[in-house]
Amino acid sequence: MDKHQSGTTDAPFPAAIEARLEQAEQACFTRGTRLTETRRQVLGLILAAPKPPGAYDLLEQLRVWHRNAAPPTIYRALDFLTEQGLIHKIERLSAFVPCTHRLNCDHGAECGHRAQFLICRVCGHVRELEDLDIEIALSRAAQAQGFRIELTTIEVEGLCAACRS
Amino acid sequence: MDKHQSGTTDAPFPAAIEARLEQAEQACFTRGTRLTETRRQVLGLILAAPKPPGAYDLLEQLRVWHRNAAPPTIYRALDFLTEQGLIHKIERLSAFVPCTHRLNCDHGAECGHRAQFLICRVCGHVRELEDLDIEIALSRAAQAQGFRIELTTIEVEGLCAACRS
DNA sequence: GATGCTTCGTTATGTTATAACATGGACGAG
DNA sequence: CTCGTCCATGTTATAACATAACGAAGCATC
Ligand SMILES: [Zn+2]
Ligand SMILES: [Zn+2]
Ligand SMILES: [Zn+2]
Ligand SMILES: [Zn+2]
Repeated sequence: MDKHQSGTTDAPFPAAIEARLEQAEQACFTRGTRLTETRRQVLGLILAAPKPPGAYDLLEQLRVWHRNAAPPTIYRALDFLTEQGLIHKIERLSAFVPCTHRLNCDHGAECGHRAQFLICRVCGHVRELEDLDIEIALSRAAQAQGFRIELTTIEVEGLCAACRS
Repeated sequence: MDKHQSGTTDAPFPAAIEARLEQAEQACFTRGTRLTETRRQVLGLILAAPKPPGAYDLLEQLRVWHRNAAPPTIYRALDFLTEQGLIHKIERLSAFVPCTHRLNCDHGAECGHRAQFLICRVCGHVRELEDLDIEIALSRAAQAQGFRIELTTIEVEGLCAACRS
C-alpha cells in the first residue's frame, strides 16, 4: 500500500492547520522552547474549532489521543501557548482563540502584543484587532491617573457584520 | 440609656456608606424596584470592602446576618445590583466594585454606561474611568468591521500611582 | 381572600481552575 | 557511566466560581 494513501493517520488536522502548526513549532524552536505533542495537539484543536473552545471542551477532544488527560494537562498546555503568544484567552467566555497576529512576528515570545476582541453574541465568532488609536487613548487615560499599564483585556460583545442581517 | 448611644445596632455600616445606601434605595424606589434588606447589605459590603470582594467572600460576610445564605442568595443580589447599575463585575478578578458613576445619574437603571477599569496588581485597587476618547476609538474600530457594540469589558492590569514607589 | 408577581430558601449540580506530589526522560558534569 | 538537574507530564484531590430547579413566603391589587 502507498504510505501516502490518505494522510489522515499522520496528520490529524487539515493541511492549512498543519502548516500553521509547523510555523508555530519553528517559532518555539527559535525561542528555545518546545511545542511538544500535547501542546501541538491543543493548539491544533483551537485552530480547528468552529467556535472558541473552553478548557474542558479541549480536554474532552484531547482524550482522543490521551485517554487519561486531566484538567492540569490542558491548563498547562494553555498556559504554555498563552506565554508563547500563540493563543489568547477570552475572559468573558473562558475560552481560547488562536492569535492572528502575524505568525512571523519578530517580537518573539515576549511580544505581549495588545489586542482587542470583537465577540459576536449570535455566531460566537471572535475577531482580534490591534487598533493603535484604542491603545493610544487607553495609554493616555492611564497616564493621566499615574497608572502603569502591564496588561490589557479589551473585549467587546455585540453583533458581527454577518449577523446584522 | 440614650437610644442613640452608639448607632452600631441600627446601622451596620459607617455613616458615609449608609448615606450612599440611602441614595441607592431612593434611586431604586424611583425606578420601581426595591433595594431589599439582603441587597442593601450586599451593596454595603461591597462599598465597605478594602478590595473588590468575590461572590463567596460576600457570602461569608453576609452570613453574619443570614446564617443560611447560600450561593443563589448572593448571586441574585449581585445580579440585581448589576442590573441597577450600582455595581460592576471585574471579569479578570471575578470580583465586584461599586459603580462610581454619579449616583444621581438621570440615565436610570438602563444607563448601561460604558466604563474602563484600572486594576493595580499590587494593592488590588480598582479605579473606574469613563474616558470618551477610548469609547470613540473603540466605536470607530468596531464600525470599521461592521460590528455593532452592545457591551464592553475594558480592564487594565498594572501598577497604580501609589504602588509605583 | 383569591390572584399574580417578586423575592427568597433550599438542595443539588455544573463549570472553571489549581494544589500537591509522583514519575520519567533528556542532557551535561564529574 | 551515573548522578544531579531541569523540564514536561501523570495523577489524585480539591478549590473557586456559578446556575438549575422547585417550592414557600411576602406583598400588592382587585
Ligand atoms: Zn494576538
Ligand atoms: Zn455573528
Ligand atoms: Zn459605573
Ligand atoms: Zn496599587
